[in-house]
Amino acid sequence: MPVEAKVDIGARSATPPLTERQEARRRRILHASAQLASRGGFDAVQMREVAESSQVALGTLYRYFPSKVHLLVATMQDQLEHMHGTLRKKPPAGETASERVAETLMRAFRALQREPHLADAMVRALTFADRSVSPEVDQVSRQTTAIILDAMGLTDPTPAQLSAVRVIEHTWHSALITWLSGRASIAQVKIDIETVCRLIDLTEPEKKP
Amino acid sequence: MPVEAKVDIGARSATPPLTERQEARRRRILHASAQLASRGGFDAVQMREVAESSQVALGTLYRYFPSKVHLLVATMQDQLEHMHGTLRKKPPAGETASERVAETLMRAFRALQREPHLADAMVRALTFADRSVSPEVDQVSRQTTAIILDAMGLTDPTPAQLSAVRVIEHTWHSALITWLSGRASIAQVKIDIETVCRLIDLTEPEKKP
DNA sequence: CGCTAATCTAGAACAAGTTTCAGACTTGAT
DNA sequence: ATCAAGTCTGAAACTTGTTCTAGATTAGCG
Repeated sequence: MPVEAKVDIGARSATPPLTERQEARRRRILHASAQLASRGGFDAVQMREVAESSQVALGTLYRYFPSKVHLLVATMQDQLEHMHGTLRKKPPAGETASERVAETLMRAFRALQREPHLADAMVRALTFADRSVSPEVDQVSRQTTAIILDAMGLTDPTPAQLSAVRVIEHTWHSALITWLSGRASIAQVKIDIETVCRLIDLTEPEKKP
Repeated sequence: MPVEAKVDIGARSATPPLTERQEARRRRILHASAQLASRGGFDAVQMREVAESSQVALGTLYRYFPSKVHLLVATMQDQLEHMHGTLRKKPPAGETASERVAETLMRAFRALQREPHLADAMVRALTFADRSVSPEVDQVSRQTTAIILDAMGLTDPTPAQLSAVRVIEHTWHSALITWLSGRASIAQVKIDIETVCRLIDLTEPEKKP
C-alpha cells in the first residue's frame, strides 16, 4: 500500500498531481524562499540556502522550480493568493470604480511596504523573467487583473476596460520598481496610482442619458 | 608634453574628464556591448566577451562600468541620445498632444522592433537595476521624459502633466517588458500606449471657455 | 628628460546560479 | 512481498559575474 496518498492542487495547471510529501516539500521551499527574501531581497534568496532551509537537496529544488526566477515568481503567486483573500474580506468603500481600484492598490502597496525586501525579490523577479517563465508570469498577471476587476465590481469588462486595467497593471509594476530602487517616494507612487486610475472613468461615459 | 589631451564630456555629471584614449576605450566598450546585445539579448552580453571585443582587460571594463547592469544602462543612455536626435528631426504630426506622444512612442517602438535583442538587454537591465544604479537609471528616465515633453510641445509642464508623463513612462517600460517576454503582441502594446496617452487629455481641460 | 601617481593588463581567484551523476529511497502495480 | 520506474540526496563540476593582484604602461609635472 502506498504510504502517500495523492493530493490535488487547485489552481495549478496540467501539473502531474503531487503526493503529500511532495506538496509538503513544495510548501517548505516556498516558505524558505519568502523568509530569505524578507531578509535581504532578491540577492538574499540563494538557491543553496533555500535548499538547506527547506531540507531539500539542491537538485530537488531545481526539479520543483527550474530557476531562481521561477521560484520567486511562484512565491509571488503564493503571496498574491493571500492578498486576494484578504482584500475580498474588506472590499474597498469608494464611490467610483477608479476610487475603489486606487484604494485597493494602495492597500496592497501598504502590505508590500511592511516587507519591502520580499517585495523587492518578487517584483524584480517578475520583471526580469524571460520567456521561459511566461506562463507563470501570466498567471500572476491574471490574478492581478482579477483583483482589479473585483475592485471595479465588474464581471464582464469591455475591451476598453481591459485596456485600462492593463495600463493600470503596467503602472503598478513599474511604479513599484521605481519605489523599490529608491527613485520614487511612497507619495509619488500614490500619485501615480491615482493618476492612472482616472483612466477607468474614461471607459464609462458620464451619466448623461 | 602629455601624449593625450583632455577631452570634455558633455552630458555626463561630475566625472573626472577622460583622455582621448579613455574616451575611445569607453566607446569601444559601448559598441561591443550593443553589438553583443543585438545578437542574443541580455544573456549574450558577457563581461569577458565585451572586454575581449573591445580590446580591454576585464578589470578595466569594470573600472569603466562597475557592473553588467551599469554597462547596459549606459548603453541605453547612448541609444536614447541617438533616438532623441532622430525624433527631433521629424517631429510628430498629430493634432493633439496625446496623439503626438503616442506617435512618438510608436516610432520608438518600431525602432526597438528592428533590434529586439538589443531592446531586451537594455530594458531588462533598466528594470532589474538596483539602488546602486539609480543615478544612471534616473538619467535615462529624464531623457525619456524630455522626449515625451518634446512631443507634447511643452516647456514648463504642470504637476498634473508631469504625473501623466510619469504614468506614460511606466506603461511604456512595462509594456515593452511584456512584449519582449512574448506575453503581449505588438498590437497590444500599441493599444496600451494609445490608451495611456489619453491621460494627457485629462490634464488639459476641454476648450470650453 | 625623469619621476610619481594613476591607469591598464593578464590572469588567478571567488561567488552564486545551474547542471550532472551515482547511489539510496518511494511509488504504484503486480 | 517484490520489482521497475520515478524521485530524492549529496557532492562535484561548470558558467558567468565580480574581485583581486603583481607587474607593465601612461599621464602630468618639474
